[in-house]
Amino acid sequence: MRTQVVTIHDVARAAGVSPATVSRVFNGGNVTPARAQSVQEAAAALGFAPNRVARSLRKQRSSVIALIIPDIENPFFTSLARGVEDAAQRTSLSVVLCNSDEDTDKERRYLEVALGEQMAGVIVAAASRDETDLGPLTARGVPVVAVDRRPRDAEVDAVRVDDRHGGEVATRHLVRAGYRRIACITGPAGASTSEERLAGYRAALHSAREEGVVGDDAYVRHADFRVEGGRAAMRDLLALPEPPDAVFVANNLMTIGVLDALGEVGRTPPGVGVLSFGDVPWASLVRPSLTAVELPSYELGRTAADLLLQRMEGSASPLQTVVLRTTLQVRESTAGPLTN
Amino acid sequence: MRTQVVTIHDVARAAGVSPATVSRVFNGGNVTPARAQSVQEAAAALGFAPNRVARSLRKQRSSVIALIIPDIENPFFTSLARGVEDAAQRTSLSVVLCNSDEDTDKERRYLEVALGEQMAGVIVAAASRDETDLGPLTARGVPVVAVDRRPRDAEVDAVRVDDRHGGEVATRHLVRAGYRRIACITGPAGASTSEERLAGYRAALHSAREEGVVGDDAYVRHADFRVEGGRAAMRDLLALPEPPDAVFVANNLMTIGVLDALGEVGRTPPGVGVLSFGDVPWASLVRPSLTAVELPSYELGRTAADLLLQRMEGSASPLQTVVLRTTLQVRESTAGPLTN
DNA sequence: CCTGCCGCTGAAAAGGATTTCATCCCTTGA
DNA sequence: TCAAGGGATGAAATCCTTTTCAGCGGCAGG
Repeated sequence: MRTQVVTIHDVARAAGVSPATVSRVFNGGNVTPARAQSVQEAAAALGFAPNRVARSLRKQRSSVIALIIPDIENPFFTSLARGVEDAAQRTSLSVVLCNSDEDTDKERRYLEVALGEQMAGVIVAAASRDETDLGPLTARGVPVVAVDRRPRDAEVDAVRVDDRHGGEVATRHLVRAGYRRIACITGPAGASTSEERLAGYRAALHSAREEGVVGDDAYVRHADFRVEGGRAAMRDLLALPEPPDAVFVANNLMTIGVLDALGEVGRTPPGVGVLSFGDVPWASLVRPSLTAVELPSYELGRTAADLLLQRMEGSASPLQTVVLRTTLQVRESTAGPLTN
Repeated sequence: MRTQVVTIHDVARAAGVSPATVSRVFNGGNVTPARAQSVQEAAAALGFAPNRVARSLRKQRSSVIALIIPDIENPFFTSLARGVEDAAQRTSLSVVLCNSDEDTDKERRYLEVALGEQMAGVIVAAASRDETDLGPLTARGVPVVAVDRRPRDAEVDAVRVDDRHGGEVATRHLVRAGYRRIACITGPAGASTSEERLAGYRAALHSAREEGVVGDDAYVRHADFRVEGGRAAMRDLLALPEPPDAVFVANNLMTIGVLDALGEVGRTPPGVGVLSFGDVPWASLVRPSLTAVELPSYELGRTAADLLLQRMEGSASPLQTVVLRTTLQVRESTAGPLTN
């Protein structure tokens, strides 16, 4: 129950040196080998573990980096997290994960924690394009990388995918497959990914006007990037006088809800075309197989971490935005309306 | 780039009081209302944000709690994490998540971080029953709760499910459904959940000997609690001269691998019975529907957090282990070998 | 032999908050 | 009216480590 079992002073006393020397032993200063060894031994004997809080206070920087994601239950983000971890693994930094739950308040709190705990760096997939404020962090010189989602006006490095282009390619694919009433279920209006993917959808529809494709916002729904939101939005679309014959769903979890809603009314792909932006988790179990825009989630995380590490090492190169490519993986769920 | 933009001293000077008074304003000490207000105003005007590191150093305790889980890509653990978060939400504590990746080294590192960062508490789903050492934390009086998995000899509160009983009920169900060569794919030998679920399986088989059920360790496989491990183990079982006609899979992700492996050779449940310990994520999409032992993952997290919070508030009641019940949810995948 | 330099070392300051302790002043009860 | 008590306040100690600075001793070059 003692508070600090053993400090650097105790080690110093045991080894017959000053605390400064003990510190140098553990931080690579110049110390005579013999003395260094006796310090090591004393530390081991006493079970000394450095107080990271005191160290952070003095160094004005801790040795952990924060990864703030909006939905820990979305495999896309956990895969991204793995990428970040694996990149950090090679350094002495630890990664802690914070789940903002798409809630800007929670997110703000975590950003405050990151600032107050003097974290060495922050990677954030922003809950909101407008409300996420990275200013305090950047103002204090904390390296920050925005991943997947880009807060507006933030002066930070960024890594994302070509959302707009991916959305356009996906929608065009539905057009070519023969669908004519193509709906879009996208995410919350505040998120950059929602907007971009929707923009891609709109662009594709716009250029397909002559082909008799309905381009109408009556077929656009904003949901919450979660299963339930997708389900509700799909139900809503199905209740239209003239329901869509295909749907472009802007993320993986909402696609699950969409498939559920379709199942409820006995309709299945590809009779109704379903195209997911982002692979549905464990898609191998889903029948029919799902056409999806594949996202390099792991690489997104790894790239973000690499960028962050560069900045932490003092790189002063101008801010950069890395855009990773998505690829459309065509499978059975968009085989066309006529086949069914 | 300034290190500490504004400290409690700056606020004190601006408000014409001492730093002690500023501290009291933010920590609920006795301060004259008028003075308190002028401090608040000064703090707001200067954009003061308390340095949590300094605070932690002085208080010998930070205001974050760590949740260490072995697989961030397993929805079981992310759901558990949500439970922890929601419970912590009601306090001023923040939760950070650490992914040990079933790796005792990574886990040890995170435990060191938790100790060194003087975290207010730790909830851990141990990567190993024997190698996970919670001693340093408990020795320093940090409240610790073991969740889901129980490290041997650890002097901590624990929350888990009735793994053994659940495994027994599940296996008995397979027997009653008519399966006779029942395999078990369990997790790594070091994890308590692996062992317990396997023990339940063995107990059920043992008492079913007279019914012609094969109870033989040739049908037991240890895998890694992941998709690939499940797939490999199932392939291995299918290669036996007399392959099993049912399999009890000790976790959700391995079940996905099992289903894949079965699909590869054109066999599907319930021809081969498949029973999963823990619901497969987004099971609604899986056909046939899967019989599973349902686990209260969210409640596991919430209960663990509640226990932790009690300890942090100083509860001195004797150590307790809370065991939550599992329920067998019978569905199509174990309808019996004859129906197919 | 002297000077200068360099490497090693310890004393002490610094980092920013909380908390103890002493002080002051005001209120209340006798 | 006086004493006791209690609330509000500030000075200073404290938490533990890193880092600066100065000093010391030894070595090399002049």
